[in-house]
Amino acid sequence: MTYNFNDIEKKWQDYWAKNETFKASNTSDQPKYYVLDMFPYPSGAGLHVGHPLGYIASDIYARYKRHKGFNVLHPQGYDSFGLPAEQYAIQTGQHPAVTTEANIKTYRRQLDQIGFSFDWSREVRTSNPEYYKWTQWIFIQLFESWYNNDSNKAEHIDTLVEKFVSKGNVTINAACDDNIEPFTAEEWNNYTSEEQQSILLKYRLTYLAETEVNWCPALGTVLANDEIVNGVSERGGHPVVRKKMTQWSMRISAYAERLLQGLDTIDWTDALKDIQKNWIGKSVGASVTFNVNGHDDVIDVFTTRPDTIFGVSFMTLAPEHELVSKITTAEQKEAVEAYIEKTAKRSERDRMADVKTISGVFTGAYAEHPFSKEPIPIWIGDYVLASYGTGAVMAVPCGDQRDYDFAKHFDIARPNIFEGVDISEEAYASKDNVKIANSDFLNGLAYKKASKLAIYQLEQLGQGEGKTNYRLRDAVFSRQRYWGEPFPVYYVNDKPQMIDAAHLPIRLPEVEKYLPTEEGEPPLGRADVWAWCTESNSVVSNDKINNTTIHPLELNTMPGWAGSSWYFFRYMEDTANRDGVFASEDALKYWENVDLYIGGSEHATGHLLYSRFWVKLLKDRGYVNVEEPFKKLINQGMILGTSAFPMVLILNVDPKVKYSKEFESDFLEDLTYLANVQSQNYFLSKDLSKQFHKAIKLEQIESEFLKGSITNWLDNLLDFEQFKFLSKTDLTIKCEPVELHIPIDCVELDDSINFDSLNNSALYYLHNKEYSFLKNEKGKFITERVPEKMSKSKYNVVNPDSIVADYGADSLRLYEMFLGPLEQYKPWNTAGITGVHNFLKKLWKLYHQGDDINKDNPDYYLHNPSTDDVYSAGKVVKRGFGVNDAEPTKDNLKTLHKTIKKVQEDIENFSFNTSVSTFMIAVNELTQQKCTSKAILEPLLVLISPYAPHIAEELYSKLGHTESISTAAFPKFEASYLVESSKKYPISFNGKMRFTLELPMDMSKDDIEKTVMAHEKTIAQLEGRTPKKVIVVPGKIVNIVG
RNA sequence: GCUGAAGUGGUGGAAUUGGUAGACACGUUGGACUUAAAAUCCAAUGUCCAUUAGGACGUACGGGUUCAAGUCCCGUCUUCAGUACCA
Repeated sequence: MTYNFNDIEKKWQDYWAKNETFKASNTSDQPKYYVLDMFPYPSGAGLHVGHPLGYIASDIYARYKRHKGFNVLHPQGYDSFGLPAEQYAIQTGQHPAVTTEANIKTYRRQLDQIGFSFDWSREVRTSNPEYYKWTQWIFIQLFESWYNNDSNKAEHIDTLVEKFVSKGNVTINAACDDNIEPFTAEEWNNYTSEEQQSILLKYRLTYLAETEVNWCPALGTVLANDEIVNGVSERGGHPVVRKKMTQWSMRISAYAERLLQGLDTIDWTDALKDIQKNWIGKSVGASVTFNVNGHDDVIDVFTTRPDTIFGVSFMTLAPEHELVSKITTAEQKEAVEAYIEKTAKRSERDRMADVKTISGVFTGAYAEHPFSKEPIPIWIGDYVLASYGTGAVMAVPCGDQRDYDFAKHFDIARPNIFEGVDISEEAYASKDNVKIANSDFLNGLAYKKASKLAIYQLEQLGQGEGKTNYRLRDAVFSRQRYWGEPFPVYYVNDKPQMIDAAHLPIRLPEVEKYLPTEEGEPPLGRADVWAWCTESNSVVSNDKINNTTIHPLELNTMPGWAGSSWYFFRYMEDTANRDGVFASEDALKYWENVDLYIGGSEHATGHLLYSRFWVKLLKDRGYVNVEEPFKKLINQGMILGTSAFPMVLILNVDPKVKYSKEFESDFLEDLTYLANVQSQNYFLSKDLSKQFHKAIKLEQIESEFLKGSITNWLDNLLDFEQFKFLSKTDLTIKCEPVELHIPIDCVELDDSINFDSLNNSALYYLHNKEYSFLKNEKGKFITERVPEKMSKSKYNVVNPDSIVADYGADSLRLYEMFLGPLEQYKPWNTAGITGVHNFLKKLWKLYHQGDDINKDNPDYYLHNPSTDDVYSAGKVVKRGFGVNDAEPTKDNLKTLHKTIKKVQEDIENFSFNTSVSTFMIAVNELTQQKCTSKAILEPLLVLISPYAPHIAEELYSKLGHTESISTAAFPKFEASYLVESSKKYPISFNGKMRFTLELPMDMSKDDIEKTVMAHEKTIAQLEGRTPKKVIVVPGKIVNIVG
């Protein structure tokens, strides 16, 4: 009976859908387990084989947990707001909602055919108003919160107002803007409502402020720091410039310490934790205040090395520092202004790319050293960043390489304050193994004590204190785009007002075009019905705006990460009960947080940080019970495509010829270049090119066939005017792959080109030129396969649809796991899938040994014998489903139980690739053993079912079960079946294994040694030498030294 | 530059605490079956030397610890990822 995977898979996918097999319940006696994938953005291109990798892994885990008796929540949904749909809308005029809906349909079809055990009844879409209603609601909670550093949590803004009313703001320890003026309770109570609102905005966890943002002109929007890669936009690679704009920001910096501390409580990889740690960038040190000579102004700096305070020989301010214009002397004014202008022109990218150039200007002003009272020259330099710390540094050349280089370049003093350290060549930046010298009261102390004492003395002077700084910046939250969540915000006299939660959602308005307006306003500026009426509490037409009851609405939308920062809570609630809550208290209490989260590491500083931030806020405000969203996180690696390249001839003029003829060297280079350009048209099948990986001459070619073809090519080539005086024998020939992407659809499994499909391909570059493909003796042209990122532009995208059609979903699932460790990057090569596909056929066969054996065993479970034809060994034989009640043999049991052990360990270690090998070994062994015993073959199916659920269901039902296999108990491992009575000992000589010897397990150490030493092979090995030492490790190894 | 991960056959990759390196597959070669192809089955397959028996070498490179190192330690190189003057 043949393995009809297409029929079987369709059958069970329908069964699961119809019976809601994977619907999770919010009430259960079983322990809960929540397995989540990072939900996809439904792009127009659909899925390629790389996308399901993480979904397959999480699905295996979810299915395994069900077998283990857990109530599993394994949902899926769509991150359906985003830039590509909007860019497409701009180009085609189609509403993003329409294209998004179409894309989701494709995604759903593709996901369904892979057989995931998702509970689709709980699906979420971030662009659905019923969903983004709650994103807007959370935004309001952020607006109505402030961060109390004393209680170390966010509180409702009312508690802050209460404090202001009774005590003013001087005793408040809050995360807030830097430019806060102190006021008393009395002053607060006398402020106008508008003044109060302005002040509160500086404390809210989301606030409107003029900030320097990353503006991307090409996309017409601002970008967050994590959306910029190497100075260009992550999407599209467009340049980014700095620009001041009024924007909503998220005060994530308030949570810096908790975000850092929380990492210790979660099970993520160290790599990922390190990325977040670096991004948060905590540094502990001190803030020091320097008086400026001749001015009332002071300069605050942050330093991590207060112990080196006596090593300061100058100060550097960022060119943008506010004091620069104030303190610059008349003589230096011109130079300073010129420098500021020059640095302002340099883009952020230039500044980044060019780290080595030292530049700066003296301001002419001096600061006063807090202890020695010596004058310290104040410089400006663009190595100091305005956005970090206070935008000013105290420069200590002996302890910091940048300060050292700067001082050396401008010939500033470099005093040495380290005992016995040579700083003539470079700074000594280490904090360890050094004592402070030439530093008054700090002399002889090491870093820790000196720092502490320096801070204490600074505090006595009122010129400093201990301080901790974080690199983490507040996150810009406004986007000048259409396809995102609208803010629930309207403006009264330019002051933002929240719309009452009762009136949410505020739906995205219709616009004619998705581009910014002519005035440079965001696309929502084009909406005609986009004003808020405070009487009817509804969105009304713009022309009704009267600024008394009807006000303009916010024109920005929220960024992509808004909707994804809380979606994992939405899944917890049944769709039917989602109306009045983002998730009910009971649901949140039952499911808590995600037990296992699988997704790509590219979200390390975006989604994964912002979600943690929002969860902490929701917890502080009492809406959820957990501090962290994702208990355990695994990053799946990327599956790379394998591009197919032809081998191309590389021609060079033989060096000997170069010198024998009198060429000018330039001319010769041109000639070589030209020869290569011309030869790019000549392709060689890979198997023919082997001789040419080193440069050889024409006459050295071994095959006559090749020599003839290449001679022909060279004749054509040398026909050009420029080559007239060169002969074929002056050239050397080499072969290399050339980056000419042969579309992967036109490449067969043996890497040969299918010229029929290639000629029908729409690729212009393959038709434009006169290419010559030299095929091998079999008439095939073999390409070189090179791993590269899968992308449309590289023509190397493999679609799972075709894989499922040709080999089935179970094969796809197994193969994706078989490729290698989950976390690793690995190339996809469709040819390899035959290995796992054959395995499934063998598995099928193992359960269909019916007819042959049926003759002597009457107890067979035969199903549909009429269709059980199989063609085997040249004959058509009847093969029925053949599993019986035969007593399992010792070998059967051993195979089964070592498989149980290994597979269980593998799944728990997320080592799915090794499980697949284990299954192969088990099936090979059981086939060898001709096992037909139900006691073995039934538990085996449960082991395999998380990986290949369709075939497992089918065979399980054939065993007579009417229920799905999905909740069958995972087989229990019995160690007793694996106990061996003897061991095949490897016998080593000086650590090298020479032969093996089977000995009883219970043989004593002495007896083993005696037996081994008496063995003829040992005697032969020793050739009469007496061994110095014999190492016997019972149950492991014997090693004879000497 | 700094931080992190990784380097094993022609390819993807195994080797759990130091104990038989290359499991399991792909590919390749040869064979069986077939009119033929496909499918299936069998055998060989790290490199080198040797007719065989067998031997030498082998986990990026150079050292070290150990009876024994892919695994532990020191140094070097390469690749990938993150970060980029963070005071």
